[in-house]
Formats: sequence, C-alpha cells, structure tokens
Amino acid sequence: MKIGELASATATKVETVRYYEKIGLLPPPARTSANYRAYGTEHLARLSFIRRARDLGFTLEAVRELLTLSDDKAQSCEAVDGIARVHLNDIDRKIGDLTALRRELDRVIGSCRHGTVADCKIIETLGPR
Amino acid sequence: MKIGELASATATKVETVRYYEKIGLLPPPARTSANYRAYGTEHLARLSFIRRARDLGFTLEAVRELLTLSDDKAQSCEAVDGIARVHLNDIDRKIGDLTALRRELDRVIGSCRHGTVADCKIIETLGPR
DNA sequence: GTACCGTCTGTAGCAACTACAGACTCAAGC
DNA sequence: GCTTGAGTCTGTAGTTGCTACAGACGGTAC
Repeated sequence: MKIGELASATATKVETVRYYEKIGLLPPPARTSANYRAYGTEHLARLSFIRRARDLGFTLEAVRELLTLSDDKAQSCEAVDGIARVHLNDIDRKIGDLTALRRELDRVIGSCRHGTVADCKIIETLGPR
Repeated sequence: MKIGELASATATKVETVRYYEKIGLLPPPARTSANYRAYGTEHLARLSFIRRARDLGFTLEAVRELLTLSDDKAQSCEAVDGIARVHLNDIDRKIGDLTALRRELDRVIGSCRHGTVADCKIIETLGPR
C-alpha cells in the first residue's frame, strides 16, 4: 500500500501520516525501489487506532500510551480505563466551561439594542468598568 | 504605569502584554529614560477590553475587529452583533461536538470489564473493524 | 555595595498538524 | 518515444496564542 492509499483508507492527509512517522507513532515502513513507503495491514490497523483515538479527542501523548498498553495483551486494562476516565473528566470540564461562556455571551448579545457603537452594550460590556 | 503593574491589573502575564504589542493589538506606549514601557489609562482600558473579549472566547482576529469597530462610535453596532453571533454559533457547535464525544467515550468506558488488555473493550473499539 | 527583583530584546518552544518548494517516479494517452 | 499529470520524496516554515528562556541592564532596600 502506498502512502496515498493508506491515507485515504483512514481519512488522513498524507502529510499527517508522515508526521506520525516522524514523531514515532507509526513505525517506518519498508520502501520500494523508488523509495516510496510501502505499508502493510499492520500499519493500516495502527493508523486506524490512532485516528479513532484522535476522533475521541485523545491527545497524541495519550494515544502513544494507549498504543503501548495495547501491545501488552496480558496486562490488566486498568491503565487503559484510567486514561479514558481522565479524558472524560477533561471533556466534562470543557463542556462546563463552554456552557458557562455560552450563557454569558448570550446575555451580552441579548442586551444589544442595535443602535450605534456608542451605545452598543456589547462593546460596553467589554470596556473598562 | 510599568508593564508589571499593567499586567497584574488585568490578570495578564508580562510576556503576553509585550506579545499584544508585537502583533499590533496594543499600541506601543511611551518609554521612560531607562527604556521601560510607560502605560496610561487608555492602555489599561484597551488591554481590559482585549482580556474580556478573550475570556469570552473571541479569537485575537475577532478582538482586532471588535477594537476597530469600537473606535468608530457613530457606526451602527450591527457588525459587532454579527461577530458575536458568529462566535456564539461556533461555541454551540463545539458544545454539540463535545457532548457527542462525551456520550461515545462514556459508552466505550462503560463497556470495560476490567480484565486484561487482550479482552479490553476500549482497545477493541479503537482497533480495526 | 550588594542582593534581588523587574525590565529589556530576541529567540525558541508547545500541540497537532498544514502547506509549501523543488526534485523525483510512475502510468496513461498520443 | 514523449509528454502530461498525478503521486511521492525530503525538508522547512507557517498556523494560534501564548510561554519560557538567555543574557544584559535598571531600580530599590538594607
């Protein structure tokens, strides 16, 4: 499999695939005589894993840990569960923050009387107290 | 006012103040004989504006537009309202995305039977279909 | 005078890519 | 056989919004 095929099979950009290789997430594949990267199914599996974890919002560092853990099949999956739970907490915090922000911004917009900037409540809210 | 005072008055780091100056968001202030930046109340007002807009999640580009608009007091505040509404939509989209993510991650975590990695449903979910 | 803090400029780093530049390879059409 | 276009190669620089130095200088308290 050439890099373009691997990329489109995983909805990834070619540059991103090379980037993952550079940072050590994806092992360097064999090369053809023309120095093209030649991927096998194990690369496809690994890249799929990375992309799905990324889609779930895991950082690349978390993905790296998950990959390491997934390589040791005999180990307890406690650590995996832990990483996922920490991430879930992060998401909950983000949702909370954004919801509070949304409320505040909604209030600010709601106060707009659509006059001139001089009377604009939005600008006023942002200005000095 | 020296840069440290301005920074602490607006809960900003000194480096960030200098950064805002460098990218043209904050006008370069006068200098003392020792080449220290000397700020006035207009700088305080402008930096407060920037920080509050940032707290509401506006990008620096949006802040730049809001600052330009707020300088023309006679103009209608339609444009201001527009920027704020676009931003509100962005936030709504982000909340939606995160909520969907949260649901999915929660499902994945819920499937974990706390055995070995070989049977781990979390790893399995991430792996190839 | 001597600590110790604050300030100065300039540069490099963070996450996670993305977008080039300039050279090479390959497959299809004429 | 030759050209054209697409794909690939390496390497570097850009993105957002800061943050963290390094190394030099200024100001103040004891």
